Amino acid sequence: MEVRRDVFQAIADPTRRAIILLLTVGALTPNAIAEHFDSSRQAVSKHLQILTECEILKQEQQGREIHYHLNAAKMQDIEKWLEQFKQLLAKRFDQLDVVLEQLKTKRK
Amino acid sequence: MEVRRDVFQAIADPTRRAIILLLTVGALTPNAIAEHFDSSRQAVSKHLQILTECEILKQEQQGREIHYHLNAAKMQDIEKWLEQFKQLLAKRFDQLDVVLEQLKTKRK
DNA sequence: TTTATGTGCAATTATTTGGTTGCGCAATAG
DNA sequence: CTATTGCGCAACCAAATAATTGCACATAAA
Repeated sequence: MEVRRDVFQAIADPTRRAIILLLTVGALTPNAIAEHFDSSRQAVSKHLQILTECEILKQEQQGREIHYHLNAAKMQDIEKWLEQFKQLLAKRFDQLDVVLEQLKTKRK
Repeated sequence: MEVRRDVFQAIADPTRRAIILLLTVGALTPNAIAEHFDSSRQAVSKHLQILTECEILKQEQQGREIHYHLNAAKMQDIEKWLEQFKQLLAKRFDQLDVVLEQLKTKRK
């Protein structure tokens, strides 16, 4: 629980993915979140800490309660990478198209 | 290196993400892949194994060489989750719209 | 004020990870 | 046939992870 802290590592854990989906509905306190899971409040709290550290979540103190809410923008990090992947893949198919085109040209 | 095997865990590692991007260009052998990284062939091989187990990669034996190539379809697992996330988020904003609409109505 | 509640934090532990080294084996090259 | 090359696999290791337990400390309720 020390060094790695990026969105990809954050969503690697199924509980954290579930927390993210849960919080799309709105901000919740650690206790409220923990109720949705089998794990203890402290375990959930650690996940919240990790998610907060990589800026997927933001805390908002209200009296003695802390409301965790989504920073949806951060999820774009994943989308960005996926987009890059798709672009590269598209490029590859472009090259394939070029090859096919060459074959067609040679044939005649 | 035993049990967990899903796409999210697979892309959590930066080396594995790099391998995925690298293979968008086309199939490569473990040695060819390893040349692109600092880690040993065996280390890379382990990553390939993980990526293969979760079906992001597929092997194709050719003589004593093994060509690893992408199963791009598998990446949709990530996209699917992201899509679900965005849908839920959109729903939330719909509800916000409803609230704002109500406020507007009450005001007059 | 006293008690209960909501939460973070530290220490401990079991498990998983990512990596290295060394081996064996099949396919190819000489 | 012999040497080399390309790989996977097993054993081992350090570091990271996930979860528990036990506190401490505020804030809010009695």
